[in-house]
Amino acid sequence: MSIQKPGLPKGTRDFGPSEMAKRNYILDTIRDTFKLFGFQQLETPAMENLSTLTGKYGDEGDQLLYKILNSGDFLKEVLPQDVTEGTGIVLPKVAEKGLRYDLTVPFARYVVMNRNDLVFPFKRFQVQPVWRADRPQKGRYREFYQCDADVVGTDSLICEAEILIMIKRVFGALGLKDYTVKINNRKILTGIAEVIGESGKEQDLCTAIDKLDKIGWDKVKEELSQRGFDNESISKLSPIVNQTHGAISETLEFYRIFLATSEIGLKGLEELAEVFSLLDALGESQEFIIVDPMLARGLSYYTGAIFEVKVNNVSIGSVSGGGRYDNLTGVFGLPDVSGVGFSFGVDRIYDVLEELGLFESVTHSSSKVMVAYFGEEEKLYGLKIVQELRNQKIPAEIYPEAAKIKKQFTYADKKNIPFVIIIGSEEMKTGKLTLKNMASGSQNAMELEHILDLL
RNA sequence: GUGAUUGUAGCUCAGCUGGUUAGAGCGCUGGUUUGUGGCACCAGAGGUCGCCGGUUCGAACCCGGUCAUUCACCCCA
Repeated sequence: MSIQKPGLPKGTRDFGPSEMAKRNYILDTIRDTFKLFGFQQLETPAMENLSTLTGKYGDEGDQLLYKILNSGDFLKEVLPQDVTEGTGIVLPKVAEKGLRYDLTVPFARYVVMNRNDLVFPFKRFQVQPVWRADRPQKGRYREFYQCDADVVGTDSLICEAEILIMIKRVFGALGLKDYTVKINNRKILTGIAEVIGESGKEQDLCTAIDKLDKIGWDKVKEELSQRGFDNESISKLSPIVNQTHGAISETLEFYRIFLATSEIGLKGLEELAEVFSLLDALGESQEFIIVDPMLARGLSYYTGAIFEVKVNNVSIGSVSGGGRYDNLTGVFGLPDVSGVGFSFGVDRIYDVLEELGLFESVTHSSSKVMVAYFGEEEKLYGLKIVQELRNQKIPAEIYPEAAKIKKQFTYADKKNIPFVIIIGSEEMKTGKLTLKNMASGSQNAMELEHILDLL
């Protein structure tokens, strides 16, 4: 058999020791924040029944689902004519499981299955990988982690306010100083569509308007009419286009007038205003937060608040997002469960911190001290020392072979181990070990007890 | 799914209009230093130039195909 070059599937990555140190730094920050706000951890399987997953993410989403081929003779159900009928017929016969696409749908499934045992409102967080058969590019992977926090069983706007606070805490703790949390309300979108006379087309409206910064108003107008908008409706939008992102109170005031004829739109505005007054009551500023009534976000199940976070002046897309849904569990037979949640994209946050050089403080030293020695006799002596260090909760290792001392030092240096204990015949005779500080290069002979104190 | 981009040493890349034994930096191994890492100096190992075919006296370079990569669009974290 010929030797083959190993490789990874497109869009997947290994995380070596230094990447893991940085990832854990991010993940710990997020997990600690979730716990601080009273969320409890949940994990669900990597694979779900395909029936749980399909139909929840739209047609495109279904395309992006990874399907798992049935075990054994997966073709046994397939008839010759099925193949000519197309994948739609064959797929259910060869695959009954798929990899999770996000954490929200598995969570909804869990809530429905455990509805009698859960304490509502239920606050859960979940940090796990998800998989999408997307075409990878910058900041987009086929396997990536989401860190979700959701509250289900209440429509209190305190949840929305607390989400904003958690975002600010996490980003602050990670050293990010230039980012924008966009917030909107789905009802406002509905209201805008209503006011311009294009009810129900808010999705199209937003995907077009979203490109305003990139392609300009004229091109957006073209796209809107391609998507079937009346010229009259489009012209009614121009006040919004000219509306600049000013103070939040000004934006709200502008839309109170614009949406005056839309009951649902005004309701959305009212909710948004309530979130900000709660924020104020919680003693939080509005820094980093802007109201963007054109923020849409893809998933069609949002019904209330919508969030999205972008770090400014970096080449990565949104790093966090979420919103409120009134009927997440409805498809699984449990109606009227309101919830609100959001997700941090760890992989993108990682890319952002890397791009901004904010990982400097994260080191990945493993052991605090390494035992080096000259010969077999010293090795036995060193084994006792390394165990004693570990008993004192000091992360320690011993070089596994009686190699040249130079080689042992190089190893310690490369692994960023800050201290080395050297054991030779002299040390064994006197009982005083040589402790070397690798950063300064200085070394001293001292008793083990003294070393334990020092480390 | 659409449109581009790039494939040369472990990594990042150079290689003039096709012309002998394909180079550099970093990394790696060894030595200067048989009880001392980083720094310096010296030496060395390491390449079917992505793969297949074509043009040519001659191809890393030109042409065709193929695979892989990265980026953008769509959509998304």
